[in-house]
Amino acid sequence: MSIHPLEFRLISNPNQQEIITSEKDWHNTIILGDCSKVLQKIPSNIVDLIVTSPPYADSRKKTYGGINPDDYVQWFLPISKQMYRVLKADGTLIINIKEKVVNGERHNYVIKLILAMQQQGWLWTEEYIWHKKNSYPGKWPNRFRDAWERCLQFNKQKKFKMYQERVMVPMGDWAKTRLKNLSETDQTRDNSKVESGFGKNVSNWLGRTMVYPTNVLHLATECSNKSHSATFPKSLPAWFIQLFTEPGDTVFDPFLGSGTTAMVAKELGRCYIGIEIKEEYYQGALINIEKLYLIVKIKVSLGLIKHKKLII
Amino acid sequence: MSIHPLEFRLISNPNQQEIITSEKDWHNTIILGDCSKVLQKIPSNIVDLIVTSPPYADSRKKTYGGINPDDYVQWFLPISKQMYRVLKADGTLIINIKEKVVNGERHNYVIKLILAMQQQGWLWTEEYIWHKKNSYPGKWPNRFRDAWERCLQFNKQKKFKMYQERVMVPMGDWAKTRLKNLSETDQTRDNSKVESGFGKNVSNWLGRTMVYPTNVLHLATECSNKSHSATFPKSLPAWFIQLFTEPGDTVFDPFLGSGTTAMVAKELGRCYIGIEIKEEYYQGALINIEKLYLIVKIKVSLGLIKHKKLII
DNA sequence: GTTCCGCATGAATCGATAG
DNA sequence: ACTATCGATTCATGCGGAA
Repeated sequence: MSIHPLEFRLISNPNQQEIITSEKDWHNTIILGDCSKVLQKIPSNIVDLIVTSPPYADSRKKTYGGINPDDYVQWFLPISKQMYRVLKADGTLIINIKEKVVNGERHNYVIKLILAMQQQGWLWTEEYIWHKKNSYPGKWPNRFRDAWERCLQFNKQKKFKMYQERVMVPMGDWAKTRLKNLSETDQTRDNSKVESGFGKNVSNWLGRTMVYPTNVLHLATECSNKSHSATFPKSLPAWFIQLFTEPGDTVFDPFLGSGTTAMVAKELGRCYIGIEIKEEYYQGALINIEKLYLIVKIKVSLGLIKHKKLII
Repeated sequence: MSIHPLEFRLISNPNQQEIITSEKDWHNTIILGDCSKVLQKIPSNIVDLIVTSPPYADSRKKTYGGINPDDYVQWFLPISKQMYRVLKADGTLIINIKEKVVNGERHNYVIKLILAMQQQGWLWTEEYIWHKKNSYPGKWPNRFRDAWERCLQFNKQKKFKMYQERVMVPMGDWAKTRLKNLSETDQTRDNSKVESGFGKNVSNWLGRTMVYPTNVLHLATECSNKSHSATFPKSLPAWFIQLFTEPGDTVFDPFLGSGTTAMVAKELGRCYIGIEIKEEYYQGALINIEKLYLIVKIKVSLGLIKHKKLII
């Protein structure tokens, strides 16, 4: 069995009713369309993890999505309801979000969203903090730089899959650089991670005492990609994918953007499903993911990777 | 004018109706009593900053306060209403709080409290994150150590007093160097800070590029002083007092505990008002603050501090 | 006097056991 | 079934005693 070609399923018009019946059809697929519509066609209970960064509320109309802060909760609830349906019972939902400042005040649409999602049946298991180490500089009369975002964890039930050992970090003084190392590795070692989690990093750290991390993640924002409104660095979905899924599991992102979640899922040996509404971002995601397949193909042809490792 | 003796006002029974009419009477006073009662006697618009860490919700009845999570908001709202009244128009309220895990899920009483306080007229200006480097250890099947707490900033109006330059930090890792120094300095150089903010630390920073901090604070909890169960380290209120008040301003804490807020306010040359309901903590706070006065007295007698600096 | 090492100690949470 | 209590778990920090 060799690397199968990409099978990207393009549903530009969701009403065309392309019938997809089996669960398998959705694996490793990204779809162009409005996720509130496309989600209705995805079978129930097929996703192990949802990692997503929905478009932030913004009163400016032209931006991506452009949902008004006051309408945000009502806009999001139908989508979260569908996410609840497609997620497996022991799966996890991670939402990366941060409220905007509106009229000098933090808007309350995020905390209202938490309450509304609890009404839908979601359990608000935990709130992780993403501490952005190098956020954009800036100073305002009333506030400092905003250097953190919420990563809200929701579950359908109290028992869910979690593999804590995978994200253990070196102890003590190395704690400072714990996730920085992890982040750097993500950027350099593409597919070695398919084999064994974070690959050689783990072996480097063996012999040193490993400890469990906390619910505060120190990750640098990626400064490289300026073209899109890139939401999170690859190390952010990587951390949650490692923590909440096994290789072969399915990771879903209804707001795929430039494809970060799908790329990381692929790199870590997970299946991915992604939806993106803007064709510009969708095309970028296609290219980014296709690159991954090409890189793997080249490495295999050079004998750098053993064949059997690639079959997903 | 010499150092006036301590005038601690003991109101063990708030119904005794000790009449306090003038604003001045409340300066540098700590009161034993239920803050929801005592607050009603404090004049309006006399406080520049409230820094407080209310008792966290806890279903166990015995513990301090022991407010049930489901009753927390209704318990707190009368107090926040009084805090609104005593705070000056351009003053600030900082609440250090974190929701407990109840039944495997983060309870929503904190975010409900935010919404309810907005209904009272409070502006939710900002949410600072206190990143606790040494939080309580533990590993559980479904979560990691909780290493952060919320510091919610509320204001009465969009324009408020803020002195951002005072909390500027050396470029680089401001958390590790600056605030650790500050913590150590607080313990050793008590009143030198009265003169110029953080005192000699500033001179250490000369020559280094100073930058504004972010809304993420790295502070370690002060541990292993068996006598006190201080909720937050002195550097936490110190940071907000520096940021939101000038010397001579009044800092208020309705849940004084062992007196941390009052001690820091005193050390930084601000006036303090504190309320504590448990006599055990109240006595401890009395002792802690009295120590500060004694230290000042001794230093003056030794000629280590100039007299005029001490008049508050 | 330094530096180093051992140890107690937390605003915790879960699961099991008991009423 | 639901609530109350208890033991086990776990690591950054700062103190005291030792080298």
